[in-house]
Amino acid sequence: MSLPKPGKPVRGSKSGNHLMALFDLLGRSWSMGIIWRLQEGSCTFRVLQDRCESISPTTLNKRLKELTQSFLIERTVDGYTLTDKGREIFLLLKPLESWAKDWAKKFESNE
Amino acid sequence: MSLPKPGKPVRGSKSGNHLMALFDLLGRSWSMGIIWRLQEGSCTFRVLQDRCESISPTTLNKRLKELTQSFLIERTVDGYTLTDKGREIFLLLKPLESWAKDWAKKFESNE
DNA sequence: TAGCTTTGCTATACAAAATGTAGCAAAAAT
DNA sequence: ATTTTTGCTACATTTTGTATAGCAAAGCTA
Repeated sequence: MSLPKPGKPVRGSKSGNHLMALFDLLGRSWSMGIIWRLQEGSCTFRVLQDRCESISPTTLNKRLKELTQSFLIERTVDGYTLTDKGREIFLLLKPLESWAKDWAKKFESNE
Repeated sequence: MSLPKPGKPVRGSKSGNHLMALFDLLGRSWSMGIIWRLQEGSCTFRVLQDRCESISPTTLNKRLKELTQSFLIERTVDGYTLTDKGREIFLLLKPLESWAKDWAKKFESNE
């Protein structure tokens, strides 16, 4: 893979729109969840599968390949790890955590 | 909708994990792209469809409903707008833009 | 070292999500 | 009043994700 979905343009992007390519990558099922869980520490396929609770091995495998080819994670002798780039995105995603907590109130109250 | 995917737990979340609910919502096709484009300014369905270039009306409609029920966007007399919450997420997503630009280098060079 | 377990997947069949296209009813423009 | 635009919906197809079974390779275990 050169950029996610090479050849035909990435969902929602003219050629050269890297942000949309990123949205496309992160916008696949479990992408962000996997990054989040890998931040807890490098681990094997099975352990990652357990951390993700309900992911199917088929999807996990596919996502891992994509994220690896996108330089966000890499395989080592003892499993999968976030790369520097991967950790960078994690840090960008992190603020969503507390935001989400606050957002949840909207669903409870009539704020 | 109370939280995205009510009833059965959201993809990758135990009950009460709002971050995973958010990942699930943003992780659907076009979710982030729509937020991004709405930040350019409120607009009608058709204009939004044009801004997104290749989105199908079916998907756009579905996403708009979900994002509305999730308090990120709202309908006004003259179309769709980001809510305060929506603008907040946009601001959290914004840093991804320059990150993506840098990330793109990985695909060009042998860095 | 023979057998059992665990791991990292793949194969297959199925379900759910997204797409593309057509078109229709309501509102707006002419 | 007629045409055009808008905001969808219906429907058929394709793509994506799921669930389950299982297999080959590596790692214990006796």
